Amino acid sequence: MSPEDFDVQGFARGINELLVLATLRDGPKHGYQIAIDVEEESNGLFRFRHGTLYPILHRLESDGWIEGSWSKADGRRKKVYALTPAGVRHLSGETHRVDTILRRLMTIVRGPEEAGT
Amino acid sequence: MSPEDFDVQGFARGINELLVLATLRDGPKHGYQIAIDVEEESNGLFRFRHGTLYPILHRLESDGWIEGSWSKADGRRKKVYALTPAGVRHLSGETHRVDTILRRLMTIVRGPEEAGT
DNA sequence: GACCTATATATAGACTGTCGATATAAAGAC
DNA sequence: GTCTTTATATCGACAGTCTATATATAGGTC
Repeated sequence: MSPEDFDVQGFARGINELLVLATLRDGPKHGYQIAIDVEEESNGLFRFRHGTLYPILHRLESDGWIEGSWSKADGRRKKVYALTPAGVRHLSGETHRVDTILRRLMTIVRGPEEAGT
Repeated sequence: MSPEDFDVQGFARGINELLVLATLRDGPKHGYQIAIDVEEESNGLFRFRHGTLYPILHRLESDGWIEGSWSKADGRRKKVYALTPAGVRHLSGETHRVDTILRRLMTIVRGPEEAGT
């Protein structure tokens, strides 16, 4: 998807997916950990409800961007997700695409008067 | 709504509403004109389908942020919308709120490697 | 004057994804 | 032994966009 094919719906979905993929940059994690990390890295601004998180993880996995494997460390079952090579490329592309959108959004959101800020 | 009460759904809706309110900063406009201006100001990135635009205008009007009045200039009926005083204040508050969100989003989206960009 | 395109507003139905609640299960505290 | 925390998962309700369709008038064209 190029930046020209913007739609808000897809953008909102993209944000959530991007948050997940971005936290996986520093290594494989299981879902619960991802939720905690996203919340911490954003100072509590972005957070996932589990009813939102798991569908996203499954979607990303079926898209081939991440790959999950069950582990049973500590006796507690965890599904640990890692970025696939395709996922790394996808993340890089999405990063630039969303970055472009955020920039343009900022210039419009900030009025002419507040340009200095 | 403070930046702490973030949810993607509301954020997506907020973007569309903000785009409309922001274009009304330079004066009253009718719906069709708003759609054209948003598209031009964003270099074609953001655009409204009319099935999306009109519900937004009605929502903003019932919220009291904008006020529409029918005019019949050129013989063609147009509903011209203008920011209300409350709408101006709301726009200012939303601008700062969204600005904060966009900033934090950017820092997460851009990886540590791409920090320089 | 009939027809087509652009302007302009409006609504209905399909679709999609988040949100809130609920279910399950095991580890650790006390 | 019971309660909280960790951990994954699913379902129904809800909201909002998207596509398509409807209506109406102005202006151009032949």
